[in-house]
Amino acid sequence: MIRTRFAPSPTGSMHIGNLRTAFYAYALAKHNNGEFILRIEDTDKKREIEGGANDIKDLLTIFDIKWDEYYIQSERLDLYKKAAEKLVEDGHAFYCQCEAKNAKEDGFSKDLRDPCRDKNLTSGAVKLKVPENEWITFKDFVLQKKVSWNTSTIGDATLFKTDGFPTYHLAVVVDDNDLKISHVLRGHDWMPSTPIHILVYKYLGFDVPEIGHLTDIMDPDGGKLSKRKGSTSVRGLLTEGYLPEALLNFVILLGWAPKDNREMFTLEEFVKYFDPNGFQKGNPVFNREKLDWFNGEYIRKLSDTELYEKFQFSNSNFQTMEENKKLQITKLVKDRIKKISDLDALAKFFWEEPKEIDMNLFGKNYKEHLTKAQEAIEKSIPLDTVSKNNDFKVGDFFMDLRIAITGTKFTPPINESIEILGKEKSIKRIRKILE
RNA sequence: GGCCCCAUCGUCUAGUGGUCUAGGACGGUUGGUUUUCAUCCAACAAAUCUUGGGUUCGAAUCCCAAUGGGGUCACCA
Repeated sequence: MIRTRFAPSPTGSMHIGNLRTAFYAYALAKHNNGEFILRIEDTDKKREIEGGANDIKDLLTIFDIKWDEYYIQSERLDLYKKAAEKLVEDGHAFYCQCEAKNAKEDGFSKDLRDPCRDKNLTSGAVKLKVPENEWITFKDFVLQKKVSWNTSTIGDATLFKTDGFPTYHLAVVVDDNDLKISHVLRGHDWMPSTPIHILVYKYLGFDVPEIGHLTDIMDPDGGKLSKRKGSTSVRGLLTEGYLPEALLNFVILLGWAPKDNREMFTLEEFVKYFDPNGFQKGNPVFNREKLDWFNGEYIRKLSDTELYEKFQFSNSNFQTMEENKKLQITKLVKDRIKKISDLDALAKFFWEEPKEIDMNLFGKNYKEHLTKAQEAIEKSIPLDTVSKNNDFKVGDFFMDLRIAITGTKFTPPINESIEILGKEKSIKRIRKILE
């Protein structure tokens, strides 16, 4: 039985990379009729944020990811404490009373061995007694190769803190064993701590599960995807107007690809298609253009009413429109937007009169065009016949009208727009230009 | 700096020793449809498969090195 887990810590809003890990872990389990477990790793009380765990559950639900079991590490403290004590008893760990060190100014520490390791203290933080010159090897199921370390290059990691909480290193190992996790899927940034975990597994007498390290998603400017370059939080992307199905489709293809290079996947299809051989080894770049394309595709897959509801939910100006006009507007913009939030830029003229129209936008015959157009609208004569009867250049005529009504050159079809806007408002806008 | 990982069009990738004068998608360019924009359709450009050595009759595919990129070195995860 394949059992995977998603083990986020509630220390901030969920990152797009974390979400991807959840999708992969979910697919790996579900493709094999296995179980997917959600475990909240709240062992750092200083960094924990209010409502963090609920936010994670909420977000997963938005993406239709369902978990079979749910655990919170802070409710399992006993387990970790016993494990830490056992390690000390067996001589594989030791108590340490050194002052906690923070990250060094130069970014790295050269002291691998802790001065307390042979003092036989009976209280304090618990640290792993890393042996000298032993080789640790495991086969990474994402990389599909063996990776080795010599223990002489690994530091005495802290396993249990003086605040009564375990560190990540102890908690993951104890929990993954206790919850019978068969496959551990995590970010590449965890690679260096894998030998520590393997040592703990060994000293605790546990079997080591399959472990795989995913690629890191990169920022277009280089380096790991960062928060300051646009929004990388899932919540942020959602409110920016990206659809969950588009986000999912885009992100699963960053670091994984099927043999036939198929591009469109629903969650269900992804689960069915999933194959761990498709995991990528090189880090992918987060590419907005492609996300935008996916989002446009998924917006067009929505029914008019579904899209209407998205607008209704996210745009307060849209909400104030007359009920029957909302659906008409939705139809007009559907082919023209990439994000739900694009509605405002494209349809603003419906709820807001354009101000300070740049007169240079108009063609040289605009007065004649607008005069005739105004008459026609008043008498409800089709605008196409106006341009025909007066021998206007069709494009020029409609462009002048478009600018007068909307204030810009790029808009939804103008006939339908005028219909939605209404006679009165349309004429008023034309008059304003003519004055 | 130590340790570890990675390397095919600008980007996401297909490719697992011959079918590769390297395929698809996004983006780009051009053209068609259209009263604008967008959608839709078509075509084109774009990768000496990072470089240098091997192995082999034959290498994008295997090996080594260099270079480049990334990660990590907290009583954070």
